[in-house]
Amino acid sequence: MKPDQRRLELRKRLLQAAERTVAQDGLDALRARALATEVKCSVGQIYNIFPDLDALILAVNAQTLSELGEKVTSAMTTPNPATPDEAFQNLTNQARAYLEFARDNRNRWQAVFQHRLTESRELPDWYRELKEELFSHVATPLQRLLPDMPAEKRQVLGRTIFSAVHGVVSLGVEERLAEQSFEQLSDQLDIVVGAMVRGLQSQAPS
Amino acid sequence: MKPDQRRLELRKRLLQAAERTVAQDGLDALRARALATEVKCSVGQIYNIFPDLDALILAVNAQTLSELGEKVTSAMTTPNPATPDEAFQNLTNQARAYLEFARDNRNRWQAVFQHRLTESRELPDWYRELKEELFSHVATPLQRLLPDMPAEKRQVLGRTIFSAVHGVVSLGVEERLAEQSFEQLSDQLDIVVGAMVRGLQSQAPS
DNA sequence: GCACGTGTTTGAACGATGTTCAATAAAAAA
DNA sequence: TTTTTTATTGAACATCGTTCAAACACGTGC
Repeated sequence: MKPDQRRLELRKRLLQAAERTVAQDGLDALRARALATEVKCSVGQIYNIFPDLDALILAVNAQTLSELGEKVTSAMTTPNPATPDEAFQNLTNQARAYLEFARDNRNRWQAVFQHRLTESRELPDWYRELKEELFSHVATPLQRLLPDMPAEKRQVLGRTIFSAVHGVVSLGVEERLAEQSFEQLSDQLDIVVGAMVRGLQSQAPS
Repeated sequence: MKPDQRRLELRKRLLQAAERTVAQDGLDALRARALATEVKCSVGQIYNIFPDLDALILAVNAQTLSELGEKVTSAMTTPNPATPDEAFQNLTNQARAYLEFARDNRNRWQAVFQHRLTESRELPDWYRELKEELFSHVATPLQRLLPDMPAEKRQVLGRTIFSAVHGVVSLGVEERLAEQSFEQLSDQLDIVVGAMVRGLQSQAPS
């Protein structure tokens, strides 16, 4: 069989195994030797496919970010909202979806924000862009919600709302979240998003 | 007389050196051997004073949290606000102080939220409480700002505001922050805090 | 001064880690 | 079949946190 095909096949197996490990035991449990054993290849083979473990982790995180983005976008119950109220509902649904994903995929989600590159190597551009994409999802309902605001201002505001939601989810997920506290977090998100939108609407769209 | 004193003296030197290393090169640069060399003691001596490096890191982070708390509390320009407006100013000042601290002590601040205990050891209670204290600072201005709200509700709301602010600072500090983007972040904080308070005041204090 | 006991200090040794690369095996070409 | 090229391997290397038997220091009794 073709060499490239086997390469891709092994790459996929490595990614799946790494993803499983991260999901099950967290990012810190990812070990080169254990991975090689699980996939039944030599350690060196990992380095034929990825330059180092950082690259492998980045690939895993990219997959996580992709899934997360998909979940957040599909959380917009009315893709083309007619009223501002529907747009607002989309926004809160997105925030809730973000929280749900973090709860249901705790370790993988944490890996995305916990991982630091060794030394001072720079993040590849495609990965930075993948992260940026997350912000853009918030921008869509905002456009309907605050149509009079300049696009640039709306973009940074989207970032702000995302950051605020992220903060609540981030600190919330640190503690072990019982089912009850999850509801509480969900309420907090509603408060944040609601207050943000209401607070922003009531002031002049300068 | 001597033995305990020398212990404490060395403990202090270790903490200072570790703090310096973290501040300068980040948490990941903290190494037992390098620390021993810098403090001019043997590696084993570190383990006579701290059970492991996790404990040392926790001590460093505790110091950071303490400084941060001090800075945030002292950011309240009018400790006993007469008007809600003054209380609001205190709140935004606190948020700005939080951001400033993160900017001026980037590595140390990041260390607090980046560090994970090895295996699945539990955080000591005194450390958890130290973290909880951060939330309480926000509660003080809130009391003046939303006096009709039940204390319990106000507490969780304080947590929410803190989380939102933390999110903005956290994601903002990830990217290298130029002087200009710092101002932008500061504006974002004003928006968050302002929207939260205004959004919360305009709804029934149920 | 000497021997003994007690607590302290030491740094080589241990096990694990990510990463490399000479040696080997496999495949392709001649 | 022989030669050349490519792919695979896993022992070896450097470095990490951590341990602990041995060396050391110092007070006490003789």
